Amino acid sequence: MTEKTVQTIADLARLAGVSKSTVSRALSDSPLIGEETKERIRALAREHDFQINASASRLSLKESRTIAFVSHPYYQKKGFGVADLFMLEILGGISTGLAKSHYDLLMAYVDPSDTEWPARYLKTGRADGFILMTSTRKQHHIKALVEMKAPFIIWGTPPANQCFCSVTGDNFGGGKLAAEHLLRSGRRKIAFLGGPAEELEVQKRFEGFQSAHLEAGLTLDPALVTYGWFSNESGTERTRTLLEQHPEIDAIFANSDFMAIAALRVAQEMGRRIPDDLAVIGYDNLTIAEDSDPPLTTVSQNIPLAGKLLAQNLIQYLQTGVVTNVSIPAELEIRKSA
Amino acid sequence: MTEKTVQTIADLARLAGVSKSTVSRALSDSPLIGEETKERIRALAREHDFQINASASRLSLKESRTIAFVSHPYYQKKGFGVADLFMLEILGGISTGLAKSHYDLLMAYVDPSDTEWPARYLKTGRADGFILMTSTRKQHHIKALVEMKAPFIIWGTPPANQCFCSVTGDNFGGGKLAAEHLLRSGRRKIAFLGGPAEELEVQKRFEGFQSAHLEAGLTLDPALVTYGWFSNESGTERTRTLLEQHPEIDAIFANSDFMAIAALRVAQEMGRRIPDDLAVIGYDNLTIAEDSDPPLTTVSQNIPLAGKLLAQNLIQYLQTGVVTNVSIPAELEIRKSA
DNA sequence: CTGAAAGCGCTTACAG
DNA sequence: CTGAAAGCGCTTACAG
Repeated sequence: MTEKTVQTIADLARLAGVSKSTVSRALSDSPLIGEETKERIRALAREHDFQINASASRLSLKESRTIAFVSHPYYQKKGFGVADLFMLEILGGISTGLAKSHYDLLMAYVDPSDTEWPARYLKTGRADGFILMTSTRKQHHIKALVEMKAPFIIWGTPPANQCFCSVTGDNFGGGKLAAEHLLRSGRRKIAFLGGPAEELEVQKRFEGFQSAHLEAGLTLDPALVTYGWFSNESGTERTRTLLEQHPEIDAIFANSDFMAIAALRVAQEMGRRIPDDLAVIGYDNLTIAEDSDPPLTTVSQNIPLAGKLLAQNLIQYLQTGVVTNVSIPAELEIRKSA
Repeated sequence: MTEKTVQTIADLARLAGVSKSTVSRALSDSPLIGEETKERIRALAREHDFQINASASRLSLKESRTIAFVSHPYYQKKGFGVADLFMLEILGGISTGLAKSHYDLLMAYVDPSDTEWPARYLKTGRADGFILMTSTRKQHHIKALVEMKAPFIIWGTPPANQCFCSVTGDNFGGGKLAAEHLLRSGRRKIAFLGGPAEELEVQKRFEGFQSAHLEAGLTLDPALVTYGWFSNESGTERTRTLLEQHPEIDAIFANSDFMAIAALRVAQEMGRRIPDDLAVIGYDNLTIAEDSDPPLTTVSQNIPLAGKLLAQNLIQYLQTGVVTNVSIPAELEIRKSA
């Protein structure tokens, strides 16, 4: 017979010669319990590797102390791109933020066309709130969440008339930083190689880009402003068109590292030397940005911090109802391409 | 006053005019309940959007119906690479596999030097089992898991003397496929650009590579076999050395797409035309393999399937104690580089 | 500061 | 086939 392990607070109470109530209070650090008693019980718990049962605690508390990270299944997806790498990195930050408040991180892969999932997670008590990244049919899901008053936070810029928590990168600042750097190095024919024009993030980056020009007393040539997807292919195609139609371009500000790296390649094929003939700046500072040829100068966001804030601000909202909308700063990671 | 919602099985029981026991049994599809009764209760549950409380159910069942995916925090990591993209893709598969059995997926970010985490998750009843990918100090964690008899499954090849569940890619088959393809196209001076020599995966790929040569009646030139890291940098450096010392090389089989893409670039810089002068094959079939120049021929593994099997086989182990070790097939994704 | 007792919402052995 | 009752392991209002 191995020594009977201490499984419940009742076992611990017996050992300590106190009641279950006292053990429970001691372990949750209640002010009702004397410091000596607490310490004695804690020592006993440590000694016997005691861990409180989460299901029982959650049932009693009526809280799951769990946050669901909402993502989509990859049924028809072929591969993984920017958004995915980004998501992975932010997940780490989220987990750090949640751990601080002893919350668990649940992965919720939901069908993009489903709107019942918030109810399913909330009513079963499997999650207390949700974190949403950019996703297919995002507005659609946000609407469902708002309607059922589900607690959630999003990565991205919330529409002006909405009231829910968000964390976003400083896209205006990022666009501005990029343009300022290029202008400072004497570039005057700078192309804006944007992501989808309808995305708020992209619009903000453009505004920052524009603002840097205005402050320098320069006006933008609208012909050098173009939009596409964040992908490699889109970057390739847009860059080619841009350089063919406007050979005078001396710099490109791309809205993603993938686009920027594509631009690098196309430009070099077309005989431009980087950065002498053409400077290129990307966005996101993914790993691939270090390995490009030449290494990519790019706008960097503190993604772990973003994750941590997503976690902490959602928990704060759960506990106090305070709605926060925060923006994290952008920095320029200067390498060789600009 | 809004209509009072149905929160518990007691509410539902009242509505249906039966006992809680009956409702509970009906919802869990117990054979004890008549089909008509079941259907009536289910209809009522649907109508009122009733969802069973997970904490209560788990407390009663003494199961969390939750699997923890074990990963490490990214404190000092700068960026994300192969392993990460791979992990993200497999996570999707795992979630699919778990969903089928109504298990939840929890992210467990644990300190690589900690060995207490399995106890923490198990004793609190937050997880019933663990999924481990390649990780820092993997053997160390496996040892801890085995010692405390924690249920788990790993991605990778288990050491021969161990008895626990695993899912792995067919690395032997992958190496063989690559070599066969190169030999078939007439290559005779094929370099093996390996990952770390001590990794079982790498050893298996080499064995497959070798086996294809032997079957073709050819012997390997040991000078063309080299090991490094899976990274871009390592690929660059090894390829350069290889091509400088052995200009006769007419093909390279790289152990990762990152290495292969680096090889592509270096070889082209050194004046080789791909695939005419030099054929290159990678491993993993990541997104970046499609976008390389030229597009990369690479060994592809069915990652979503791998994830699904990790989930299903772990659950099977939990429920039946059956230990499975499965290997998923490798395929060659032929593009332009070989 | 501490304890006895009720309650959180399920599941299931037992009795019918 | 159905129900009353005990039990899962916590938390906390209430009483002292």
